[in-house]
Amino acid sequence: MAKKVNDYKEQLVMKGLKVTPQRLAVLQAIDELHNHPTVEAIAEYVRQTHPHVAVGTIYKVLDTLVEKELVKRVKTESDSMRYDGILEQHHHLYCSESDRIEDFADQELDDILMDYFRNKNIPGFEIEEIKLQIKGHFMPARNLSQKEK
Amino acid sequence: MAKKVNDYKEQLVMKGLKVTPQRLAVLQAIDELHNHPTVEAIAEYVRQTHPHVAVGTIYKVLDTLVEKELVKRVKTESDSMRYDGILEQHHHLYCSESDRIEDFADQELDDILMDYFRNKNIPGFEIEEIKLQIKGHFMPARNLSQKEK
DNA sequence: GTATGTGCAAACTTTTTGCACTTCG
DNA sequence: CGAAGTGCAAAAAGTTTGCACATAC
Repeated sequence: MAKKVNDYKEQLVMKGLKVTPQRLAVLQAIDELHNHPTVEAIAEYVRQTHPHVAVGTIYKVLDTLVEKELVKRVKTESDSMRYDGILEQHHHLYCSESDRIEDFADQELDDILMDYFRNKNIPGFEIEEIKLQIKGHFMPARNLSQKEK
Repeated sequence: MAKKVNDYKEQLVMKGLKVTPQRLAVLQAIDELHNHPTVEAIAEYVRQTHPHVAVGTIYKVLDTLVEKELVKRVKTESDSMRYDGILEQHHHLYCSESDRIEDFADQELDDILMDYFRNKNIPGFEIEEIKLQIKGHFMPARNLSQKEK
């Protein structure tokens, strides 16, 4: 299921970026951590295979990747930035009790929204993208294969 | 149109908070700046009338106000936090070309969303609040009372 | 070979913290 | 008066920057 290194290479080449081990490692980290990782988490992951990558480099790589639209920044209420490697339209579930952020994709919902805003114009504003921030909390993981007491 | 000092007092008292000049000033600043101000902007505004309020105090006051739900933090993609004094359900327009953030409220839209999620359950997740991040850009302000060329 | 990218460390920005002092109720 | 809040300054996080060196193409 995991993308292969060649995919990362191709992504970089397509954007006219040089293929470097650091960039590959960052792309892989975001892809494999898949949990909207912080820079910290990305750095930690990258260092497992490339122990001498500087934090400054991670920041620079991320800036480049965001600019070239290979990854996205995720809006949060907390102080540190998080990153998302999934480029297809999707929404986010924010947990009010932890810093977990999960994806939520639904074509039907997107259609409804598109429909709605096709009619409802916002004067003086041109919409490029609509994302839902769905705030709530994850419920205690209950083992569904067992009977409840 | 601007809320009166007594309103701020009442808000604080209702939440069991002591009424201090600093808190009143911060509440007023957020209310009057109404532009999802940063801490910087709030501090600057507060200092116009209370020149010796420490930045640390502003942060502490904001933390308290957020905790007691008298103001809200606004999610952004940039590094510094912004604040919102409007507590009624509303969405945000994010400008992709500037750091402007405007409000967007629409009951019909909220109804549609409520309806949608009443049917569509997200397994393992309990929704508390849904907000749209509407990203786009504000169009050149055109004077509508004049004819176009 | 040359433009581009990285390492490293210093600097900057934003936010948090600790503690003595002050103020609200 | 006592609990809660503030001022101040130091420090912790998070992020950016500059420049010499290294690498991709």
